[in-house]
Amino acid sequence: MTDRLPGTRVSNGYSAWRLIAEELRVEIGDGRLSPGDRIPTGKTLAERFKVNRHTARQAIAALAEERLVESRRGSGTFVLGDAVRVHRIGLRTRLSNSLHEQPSASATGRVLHSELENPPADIAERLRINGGKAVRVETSRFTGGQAISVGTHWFDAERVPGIAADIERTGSVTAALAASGIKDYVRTSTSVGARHATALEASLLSLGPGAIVLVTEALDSLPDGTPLQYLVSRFAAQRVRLDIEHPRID
Amino acid sequence: MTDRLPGTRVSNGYSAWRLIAEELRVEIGDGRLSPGDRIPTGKTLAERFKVNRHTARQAIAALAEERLVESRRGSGTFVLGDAVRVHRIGLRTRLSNSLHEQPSASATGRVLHSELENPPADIAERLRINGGKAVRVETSRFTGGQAISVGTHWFDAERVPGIAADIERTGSVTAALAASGIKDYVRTSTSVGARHATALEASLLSLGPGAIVLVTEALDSLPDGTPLQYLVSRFAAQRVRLDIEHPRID
DNA sequence: CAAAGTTGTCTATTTTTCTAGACAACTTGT
DNA sequence: ACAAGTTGTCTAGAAAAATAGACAACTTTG
Repeated sequence: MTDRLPGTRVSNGYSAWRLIAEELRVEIGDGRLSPGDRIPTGKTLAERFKVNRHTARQAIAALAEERLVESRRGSGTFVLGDAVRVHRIGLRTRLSNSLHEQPSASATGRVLHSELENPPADIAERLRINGGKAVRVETSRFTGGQAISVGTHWFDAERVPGIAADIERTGSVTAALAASGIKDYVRTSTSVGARHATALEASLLSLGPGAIVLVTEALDSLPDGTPLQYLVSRFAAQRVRLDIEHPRID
Repeated sequence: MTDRLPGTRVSNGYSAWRLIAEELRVEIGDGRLSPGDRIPTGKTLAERFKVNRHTARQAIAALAEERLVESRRGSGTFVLGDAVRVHRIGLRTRLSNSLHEQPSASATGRVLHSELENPPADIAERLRINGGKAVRVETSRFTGGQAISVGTHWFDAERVPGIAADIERTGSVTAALAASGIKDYVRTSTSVGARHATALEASLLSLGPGAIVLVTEALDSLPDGTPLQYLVSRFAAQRVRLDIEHPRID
């Protein structure tokens, strides 16, 4: 009965409980609700968001499933923890030595796939490849069984021929580059964006569909400026923050 | 009829067309689909995502509403543009001088609200406020009529007493600090995360509910290390990427 | 000009989500 | 012990989303 402009959708593609759950997640994430706090009751949330109590309860159930909150019958629903890992981005960023500030944060990596192929134009330009082939390596990284990020690495195939096999063997890009005789490299540019995870990313990072990924695009170069690796990483935004390393002032 | 574990929700809170739209947005964003390209037909998308053609069409309609694609009857649906702005983060990051690489990117700011209040514990600690009050200023920034970010700024009320009025008057944090006799400051730490926009943020940034924001938390300090401003900015992820400035190697 | 393929629009139906109300099970404070 | 407030569970119905099919309007290709 509600007439609307043709082509105008009536909803925004998010169910009511999902929007409520995300709103609560923000309050937990930014400290308005701290671990141990009791969150508003189902009745209160229903009034606040103008939905039925059942709908509000579904939002809570979703957060409970993520172990972000815990409901106790008769007493209320309480914030558990807010475990976000921190990934440092700086001059000598390597995936292997980041993810610190964690008790036992030993990150392990896996090569999912590697391929020799013609690089897309923008990547060829960044790596200064003129007509040659590139190696694309797909990786994923874990800490404590938990998938943290997936990465797409591009290398000039002529510059580092055996890179894919070396990464596969050593489980580390840094070690693989060392095997090719490259002992030092620095990050020359990084840019950060965010978007919804694709279905593939969601499955690799064990996220629900529609979860958010932080996307970093970075270029690593030799100290002399020769581009070495172009890297696109996707982090589960629910679980990581990126910490940017600013230079010291002396 | 489908029996499921108690408490297990049947859906993920995202409608089918929303997930398809986000998947297509990624393909446009990362260059698999470039401006001018024809995207897969409604029929093809329906088959690929195993939904009805009407559902696939709704995903296209959502992207068309954002002017990301344009449908032409009889011929197909085509990618228009992919206008993302770049915000630079570095040692001397200021909102006013960022958003470059744009033809005429003159950012303008507005103070939405300011308040003298007792700061939350974590913010008091970062600003090294011991029991005193803090000034919280809420701002928003525009480029070309388009809202780009909203910010929450915290200052030590004793250190910079008239800051709120100065920001309101000058429309710029840098200018307001200069009015308080502070002529130079540097960024000492920045961290980046991403999450869904709250309803308030969505309305301020003219985003649909459930859109994604890039959240940066930053601390600005005087050259001697005295903390000056704690700043939480939220950028519309659809429209901006953050570009991290790495130090030159000399 | 005709055929094939595309987007746009309409009706009808099924499936899922949200609402509504009631009450049980449990906890907390008086 | 009791009252008030909370979460958990059930039934039923209304509203919205997704499916299904048909066909019109239009473009492109042969």
